[in-house]
Amino acid sequence: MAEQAETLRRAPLSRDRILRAAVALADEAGIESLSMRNLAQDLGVVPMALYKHVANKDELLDGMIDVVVGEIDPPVPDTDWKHAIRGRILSARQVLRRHPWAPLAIESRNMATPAVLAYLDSMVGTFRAGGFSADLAHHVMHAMGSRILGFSQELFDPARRAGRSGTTKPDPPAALPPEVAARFPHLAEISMAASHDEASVVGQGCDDQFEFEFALDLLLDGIERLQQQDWTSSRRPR
Amino acid sequence: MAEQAETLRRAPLSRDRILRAAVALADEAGIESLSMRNLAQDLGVVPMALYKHVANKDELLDGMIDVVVGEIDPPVPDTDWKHAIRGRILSARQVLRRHPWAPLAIESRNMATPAVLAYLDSMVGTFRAGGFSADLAHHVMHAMGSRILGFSQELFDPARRAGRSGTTKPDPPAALPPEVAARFPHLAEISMAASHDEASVVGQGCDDQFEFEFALDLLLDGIERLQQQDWTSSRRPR
DNA sequence: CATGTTAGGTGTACGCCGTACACCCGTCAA
DNA sequence: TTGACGGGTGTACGGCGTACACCTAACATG
Repeated sequence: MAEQAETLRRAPLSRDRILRAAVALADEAGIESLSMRNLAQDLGVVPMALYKHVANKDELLDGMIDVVVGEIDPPVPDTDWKHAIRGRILSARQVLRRHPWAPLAIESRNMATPAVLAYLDSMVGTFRAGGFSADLAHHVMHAMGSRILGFSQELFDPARRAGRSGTTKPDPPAALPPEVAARFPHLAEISMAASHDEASVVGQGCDDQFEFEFALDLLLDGIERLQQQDWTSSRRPR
Repeated sequence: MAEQAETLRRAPLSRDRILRAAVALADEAGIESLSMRNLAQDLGVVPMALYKHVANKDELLDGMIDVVVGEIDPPVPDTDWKHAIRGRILSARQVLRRHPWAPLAIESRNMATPAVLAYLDSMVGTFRAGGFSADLAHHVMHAMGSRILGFSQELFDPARRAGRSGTTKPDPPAALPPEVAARFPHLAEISMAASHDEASVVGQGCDDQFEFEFALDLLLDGIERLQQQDWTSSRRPR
């Protein structure tokens, strides 16, 4: 009886259910808390049960990456390449904000998953449709690098901090501690030089979204310039 | 006697010797083979002996990062900011080619080590000396992101492959396998569109150094343009 | 010289991890 | 009725980081 109720209460395991639970666990507790044992416990199941649906932990991570990449908006049709690329990358960035463990996970796998390949392929397609030569598109993809998936590429991302994120406040200003500021005067100086004017949020050290778009537009503007002058790798700029 | 010889044969442990051995181990066997136990064995010592010199594995990794960052050339004096920055980043890239595990290690730590902070501080100083406002320097540092440490930011870097590198050949062309090419036609197309002309090395799918410098110069040229027009964050470009 | 302190290497043990392997049971086709 | 099989279980192994007690050689101090 009790056993029956228990059995009925929990939905049967499936690869999809496992992947969603794994993503939720990594979102809430951090990627370092994602163990096969913890995940199994969340699913009310014994650890080895997972192995009937995923080959091993690496494949689990691959599946999680595909789930995340699958959340990125499809390209908006009927726009010029620049807005199409820009919009999609900003969408990718929003997705990564929900899954801050994803960049490290993606970078630590040594082969791209199918969903990532599909995303990259689609981005190349947008460039090609926008009139880019295959040659230029190739180099441009390299130049964008992981930024094309919305990675902010901050050397030290406070958002990536291990611990639980959830409802925690977004960390006050997080200015660098005074003893650090004293030893590295240039860093101290620029850390103060955030968006001081039109600062809607007072004291916020740094507007991540602005920095991201700044970097993205710097790249896109440079790329647009190359494309307009029919750049090819045989005529190297310097 | 034999014991004495043994004791004499091996130099006494020290934090520095441990860090150098750890870097060498990671270089040769990959970061995933770097365990306290393996490292201790390489040093002819019992694992717990290491803990008299480093607090724990995280601190060991921090120390290794500082060793690597310390190998980057100092800035060349008496040059314009653009050449100074460019040269230093290319030097950083050479260093990372010797220590392919370093980017992932650096990105997975959640606070910068002193050596990294010193490097970043020095780079900001170069921008400031070159006439950049603190405001522009701030945004530019964000825009360069991890590229400033020589990270290539390839989504999937074949060089980062776990296994032993050493004297292994540099992996033939490493073109994407046919079944992948069929499913992702745009990727297939641009993978062929490498530097086809003036290709000194036949069949080399992709010149990593060229791609890196292409991306770097795209950024630096954009940055130079902003600086020349006295860009500030109050006058946003779009 | 005797002695107490201490720096640094050792040995054992604990709890976590991924996962191999044998098992077992409910469902369903033949 | 039976046999196969998909899928959950239990046990166990080897590897990991590291806490903690120990031992010992070097050395400063009386």
